[in-house]
Amino acid sequence: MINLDEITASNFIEEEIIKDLKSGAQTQVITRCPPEPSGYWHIGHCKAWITNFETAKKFGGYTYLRMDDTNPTKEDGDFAQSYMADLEWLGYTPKKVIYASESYFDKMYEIAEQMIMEGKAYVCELSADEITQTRGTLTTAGVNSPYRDRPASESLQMFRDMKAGKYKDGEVTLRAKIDMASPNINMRDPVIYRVLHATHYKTGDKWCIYPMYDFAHPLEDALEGVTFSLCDISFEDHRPLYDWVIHNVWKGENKPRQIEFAQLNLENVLLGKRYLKRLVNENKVMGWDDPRFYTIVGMKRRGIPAQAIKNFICANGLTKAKSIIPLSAFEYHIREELNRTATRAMVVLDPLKVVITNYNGAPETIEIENNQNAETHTTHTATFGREIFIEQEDFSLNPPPKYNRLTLGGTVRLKNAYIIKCNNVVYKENGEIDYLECEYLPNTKSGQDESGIKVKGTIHFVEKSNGFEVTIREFKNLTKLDYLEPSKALASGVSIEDLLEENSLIESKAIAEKYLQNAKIGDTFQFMRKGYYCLDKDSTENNYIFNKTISLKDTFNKK
RNA sequence: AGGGGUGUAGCCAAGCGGUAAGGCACUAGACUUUGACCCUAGCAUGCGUAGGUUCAAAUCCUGCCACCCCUGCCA
Repeated sequence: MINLDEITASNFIEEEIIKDLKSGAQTQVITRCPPEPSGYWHIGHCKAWITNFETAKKFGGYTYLRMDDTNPTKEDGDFAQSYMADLEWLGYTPKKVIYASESYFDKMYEIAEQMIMEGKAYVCELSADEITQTRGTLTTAGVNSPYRDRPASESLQMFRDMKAGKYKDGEVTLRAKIDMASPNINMRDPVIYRVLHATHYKTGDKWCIYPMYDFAHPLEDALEGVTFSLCDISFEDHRPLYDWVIHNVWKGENKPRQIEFAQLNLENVLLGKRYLKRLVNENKVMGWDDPRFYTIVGMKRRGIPAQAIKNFICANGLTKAKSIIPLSAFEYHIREELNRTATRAMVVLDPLKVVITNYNGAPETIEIENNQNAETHTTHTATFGREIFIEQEDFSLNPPPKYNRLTLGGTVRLKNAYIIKCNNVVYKENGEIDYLECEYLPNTKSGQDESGIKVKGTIHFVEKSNGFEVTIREFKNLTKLDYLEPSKALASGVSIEDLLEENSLIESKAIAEKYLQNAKIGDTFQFMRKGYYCLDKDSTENNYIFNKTISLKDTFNKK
């Protein structure tokens, strides 16, 4: 058990928790991560899961992973499996994995019968349309169902008949008896059980009635012993109903408490599940794990480290204020993490051939530091020789001001190798540059340079015999930058075609040092002076495909 | 008089009656065998707004304004 005096609240939820712990309203912090297994997680869900896990951890508590699977028509066991993998990737281990269906359906049914006997619920024969009509509006009260005051014994029998399959879908419902005039529409005798003749991925055909979220969720929390149910702000209006169930229906001593916080939104990022699903189904992307998606699987495939996601979410704090965070705030954490961890390599994305005219021997070995910023320094080898490739943009015939790279007659340092000087430009018949003729300064090799020559710039290169061709996939934002909130734009009538950025996937070829042939799927690298890249799962032995996770910051080209 | 929320810099966000933390972005500069990273400096006489209480208000009180969410037998 932790000492409360040693804990400082870092957000309003932790303040509330400390109050409850001090007052004795709760004695420990047990939270839950309750996904409905009906789609893939995205970064918005990550905030919820991370919040539940981190909060419990801070107070010495723990977290359950609970599949909130009360709607068989939307759910699928494959998703449940994917959540366990995603959670593990994020670095969290739930105390236990629970399927609400399997673990709680029986208990919830019992509780519903008890409610009926206590006069707190009734079987209603109104149709869905009739329920909507009698519910009232935002500004007017609803009217009582004509079945509201039927005897408990009659409701009980009918409820048992519902369970026994004697009713068709939609024919009857079980409703909580609360208040049809409540200003909170959720309290106007909400449906708590519906008839649904559907096969559940977990419980099969055992049930043909299923509990509704507002009834099931508080009971699941209570049954599990969850003390703090941390969810997003869209459930704020449901809290009175949550509390009603806990205080009027639940008989246990433990009283879980729901606290809501604002969702995470990213500028220009499309997250809505149904829209992503449509893009997947229409083959507009490579799948749920498309690197342009901010789904967990998409981010992972793109090469974004789990730690960067956690750092980003924790850095943003927890409040109830609506926020739309610029991608640059996330990118900062991606770069920070990758800078710490990614192995450096030299890759020429847009090659320009250079012949070192005074170098005639076989290629020689050079050493490349894997990560100068790492605690332990390791290296790998590459080569330097007569024929090399540099980036097109690292040579200029008409250099702009402060251009520190190679020019005709100028010098530049080749990273980890020699200083070279450009003496001549050889053109093709069509007038384009064919290759550069340079000389190297033999006494300037990295690590043993005694020349004292200073150059303004250093560029990367790949020596011909040490190079192999790879495929590069670069990504633009999936949607046009005109739309700050793409989901809202779609909801307000913008078509998907208008919303999508054209050619947001750009494929090209590059020359990489052979060291990268050791790469495994998912390995991340910094291609020096360019950016961070990750070996994609589509790679084959003959075609290495690297996804560009993110570029390095570039303060030169920006100016 | 439906109800529930939220307003602190371009974007997040601390602050809880004692005179506006921090981060991102941005701008300058330093350093550099990655124009990255690291480092230094700058960046709100102002806290949605109008009053009030107080020696003192982003913090307390009152009114107003703006924006978001809620009428599934979805979660």
